Amino acid sequence: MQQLLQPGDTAQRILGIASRLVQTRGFNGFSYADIAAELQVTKASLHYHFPSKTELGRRLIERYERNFVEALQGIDREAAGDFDRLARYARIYAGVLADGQMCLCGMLAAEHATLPEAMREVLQHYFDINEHWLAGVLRRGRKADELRFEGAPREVATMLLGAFEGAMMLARSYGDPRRFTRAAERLLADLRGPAVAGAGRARGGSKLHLH
Amino acid sequence: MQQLLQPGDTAQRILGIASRLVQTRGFNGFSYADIAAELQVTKASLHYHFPSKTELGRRLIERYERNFVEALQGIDREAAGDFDRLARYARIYAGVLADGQMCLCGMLAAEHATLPEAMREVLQHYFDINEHWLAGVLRRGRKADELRFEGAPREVATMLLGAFEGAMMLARSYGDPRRFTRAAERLLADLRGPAVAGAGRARGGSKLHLH
DNA sequence: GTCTATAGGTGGATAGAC
DNA sequence: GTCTATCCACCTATAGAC
Repeated sequence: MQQLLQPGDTAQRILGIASRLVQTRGFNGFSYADIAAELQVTKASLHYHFPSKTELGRRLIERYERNFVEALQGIDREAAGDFDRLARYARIYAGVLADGQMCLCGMLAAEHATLPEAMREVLQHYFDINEHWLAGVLRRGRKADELRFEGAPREVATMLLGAFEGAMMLARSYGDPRRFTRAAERLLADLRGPAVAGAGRARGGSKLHLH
Repeated sequence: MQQLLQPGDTAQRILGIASRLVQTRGFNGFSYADIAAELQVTKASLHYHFPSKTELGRRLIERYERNFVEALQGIDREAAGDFDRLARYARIYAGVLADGQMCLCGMLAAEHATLPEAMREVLQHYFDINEHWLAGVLRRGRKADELRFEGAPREVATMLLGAFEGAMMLARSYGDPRRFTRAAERLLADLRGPAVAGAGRARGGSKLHLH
């Protein structure tokens, strides 16, 4: 079936290709030439849509955050409870990793020292949103006896976010996605509260079905 | 006092400068020109000591691993117990972060897709050694009731390694080392066994003194 | 061991025709 | 919107003098 090009469609394709490139090779690991080759246009054409690489990078983060927020809203709607929310959150990462990719923002965090200031600001915002969402889930989940942990939800959220990003990075480095799955299962198992633990044992296991 | 140059001294200086550059900017984020400027020699001189950037990268990892193994042996000698071993392990990371740097190998793991094969091999080895050491501490610590956790020591080691690396990356991205400290304290607190927990309460706190 | 000089390639970015 | 052509800065690496 013939693909009809919408206005702005090329810009979206560029973002899609660039996002995958950053998520695999990093912001300093790809060039306009890479995108041009895959899209079969010239480098000059890309500069029409994204005047500078900095601007492209900024738009990449914003797009990634928008998609992520949508995913989180989907989880909030569909999840069975707060423990399930964490499991679904982990499954997002597992899905990205299954495509051989890193979290866009985890990748950029590693390159933070070399990023233009315009990108650093929006990058921060992505992590803030993640932590805030996680902290909310943790706080509500503990109140409902679904989650069990000591200390402030915000601190556990910080720990979880870093642990997920780090587990993802090492799993990809090893070329073994199960390294992420196992780490995520460990982390979540430690958070399982009495309510969920009972249901888990009733179902006969503690697996989080992240696979 | 006049500094006497030993043979091989220049090579060591190059490695020192290059290591810091990789740990802050990444392997794709620095060049021979950066090292040359800081050492006040020409780029050509650097190629005498390290013919290719790949070779320099390989040597960087080997050096970093050697230093790290020494540090681990120091911990094994001096630590009061297995919980203290984990705390000291975390403190190594905290020290690196205090200098505004990332773990060399954590940085390289992010850039894994763009690394030459010769570097990937030695990089893997660094993580294997870390996991093996952590797993040993965990196994012995659990037996001694100093550490408490479910599942295989190896899996918890995988989780811990990823969590430390990830926490480090995000803390540096935020420019806030305490983000690492808090995450590490959370992780270790969850591993505290009855023996250590008792001593901890007796001393009146659960802080790991990572600061 | 360090230098000058340079090769050969790629980086992001722009001008101007179509 | 896309092209050709081009700029200039930077990259890794080498040759050969000192």
